Amino acid sequence: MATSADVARLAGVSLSTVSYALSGKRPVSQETRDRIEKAIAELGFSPNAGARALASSQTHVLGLFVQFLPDEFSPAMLQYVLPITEAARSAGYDTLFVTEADGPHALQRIASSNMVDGVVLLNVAHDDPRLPILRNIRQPGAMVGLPRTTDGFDVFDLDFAESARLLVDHLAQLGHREVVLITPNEHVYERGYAYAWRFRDAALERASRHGIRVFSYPGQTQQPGLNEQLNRILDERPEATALVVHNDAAIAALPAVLHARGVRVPDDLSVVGLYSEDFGRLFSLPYTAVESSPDKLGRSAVQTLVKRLNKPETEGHVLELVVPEITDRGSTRAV
Amino acid sequence: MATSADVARLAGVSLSTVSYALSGKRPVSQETRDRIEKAIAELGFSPNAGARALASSQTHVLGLFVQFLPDEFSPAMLQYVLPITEAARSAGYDTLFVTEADGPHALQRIASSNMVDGVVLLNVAHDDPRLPILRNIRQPGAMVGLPRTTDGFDVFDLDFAESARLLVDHLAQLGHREVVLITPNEHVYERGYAYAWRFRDAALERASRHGIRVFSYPGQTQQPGLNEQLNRILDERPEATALVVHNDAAIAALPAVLHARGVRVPDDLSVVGLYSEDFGRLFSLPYTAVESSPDKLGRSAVQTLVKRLNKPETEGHVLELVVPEITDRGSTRAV
DNA sequence: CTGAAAGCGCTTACAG
DNA sequence: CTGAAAGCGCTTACAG
Repeated sequence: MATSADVARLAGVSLSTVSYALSGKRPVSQETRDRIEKAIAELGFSPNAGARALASSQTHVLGLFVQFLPDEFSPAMLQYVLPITEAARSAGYDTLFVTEADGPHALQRIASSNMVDGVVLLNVAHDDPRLPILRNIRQPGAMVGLPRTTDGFDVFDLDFAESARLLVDHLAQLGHREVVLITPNEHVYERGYAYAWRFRDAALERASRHGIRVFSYPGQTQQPGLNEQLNRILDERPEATALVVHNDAAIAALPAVLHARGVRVPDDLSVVGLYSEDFGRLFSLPYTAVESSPDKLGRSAVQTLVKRLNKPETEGHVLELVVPEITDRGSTRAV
Repeated sequence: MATSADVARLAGVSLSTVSYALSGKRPVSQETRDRIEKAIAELGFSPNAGARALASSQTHVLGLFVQFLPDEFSPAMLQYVLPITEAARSAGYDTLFVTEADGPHALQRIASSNMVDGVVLLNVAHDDPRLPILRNIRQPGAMVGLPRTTDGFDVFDLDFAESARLLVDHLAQLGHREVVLITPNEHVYERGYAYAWRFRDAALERASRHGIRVFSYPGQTQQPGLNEQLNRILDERPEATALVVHNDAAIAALPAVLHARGVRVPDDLSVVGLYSEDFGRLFSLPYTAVESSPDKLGRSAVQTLVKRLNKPETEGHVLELVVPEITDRGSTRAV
């Protein structure tokens, strides 16, 4: 491997000039720049990341901390991960992908060994055990998911409460008065993922204001249990004219279940949900839904983090709750 | 941040002793070890990764190079990625997740800047443009996917040809003589992913030996086109008594399509496929299938790579074609 | 516009 | 069993 000393020698300049030609932090005359570039090309030189990190205290790597939970419905995860690595790269950062089960420990380890300049936390829970760590490490962090206290952090999430209100209002306008709500699995509540109750509570509150009766059920995790459960619920609530589904696994299972029952959407039943366009395409979901915008959330988190890395003094943290929008796919009708 | 010099001072030992106590590369007496550990705990010391990499030429990071193609069915990808990061971590490595569109360039960049000790390449094509790069970088690499020439590489893949034969034999034994084969999308062939034709060609060859007629179709990528195509094929081939599906999107779409047509499996139609258990669970697929073993392949790639990192002199590269096994889910019957 | 030199925080022969 | 020192390959004040 060629080093910058080799380049300097071949170009007939000093080590520092090579470094400055590369970083642009000091003006370098066109001629010397040319000679240096020629030498770099000739030697196939590429600066050593470790040395650079040691000298500059910058790794140009971001840590992406994800938690894959036992009975989670995982395909949704990739929708956050990919936009994040892409946004990072276009900002000049590579991504260290960390999936350790012990999230706090991993965060501490990676941060204190200075492997990354900043971190992005995914699936942040209401009382996320990684947050106390994040508060004490040197690196700034951005997160997707709304924790109990957000001060000191850059936080990005969908406005789940408003999403619920939008969907309930939509059904209310169409005259629905009996609605089944499928919420995330109960483990999601137990693990303290606030999006679950933020959506549910707002939906219930709004529904009661409209005089709508809501039958709420946390969805099952596993098949075939989930399909059986959906059938049971539909048997139990023949009076329901609409279904609100805030549960990826359930919404993916729904087309087959409804088809098997001979239920036509929206003629026999109106259906609305909350999922991303990509997810909908993956499962060919034909339902009117609030777009969950994983790509937008991931990208915003990275961009804010990078901005903060570039001006470390920046105070004033960001709390961005993405305003939900309904994508009408024609799965509802008036009753 | 405390440095190892701080630890040495506090413990009253030399810098080198701290380093050796940490690495275990030299015996250190119990008393000094205790003093050092106490000092480390007191200072919250954690070695600097950049300095360590610079001094030792080892990063303890593996590069994971994945290509996300435009019209790919992505949920399958995570099944490889997760076992790889987990296997890496249990071997003491972190994972740099690289998804750049320009794979060869990214590989060159990451390798020549010495950010990683070794690389894992995913979705390797027959003439993968990353392979010439891999040949020239200092780091060893392992891959999942079978390229044209494997010498000099550690290669892991499912034996797709044998998989096809197993499935065809299974159907032949049950007396099927007219079979529809759904293969990967034609873009997959164009991009040179050998698994597509390795499976198809072996299936056709074996079928002809059994006197089985095969109607072969590359699947569509997008919905609703895919469902329409599946219906068209089934209309066109009423004489077919069995379906062989080597296409993730198609197999995921199949239950709904068959249900809509009132086709019962296996009473009206036998169905076999090739997919992983996880994938099957995700989509509740009830089909007898060859297990594609993404976790096993990913883990093996990492383990072999790590072994090679530990003894760099090792010659003799590995070419492991995983022997396929059928998981019988009762979706076939005799005709 | 350019150079010489210190320093980043470790590892690892070399010595004893 | 332990220490003193060189060196890994950069960046960045300090000087001119």
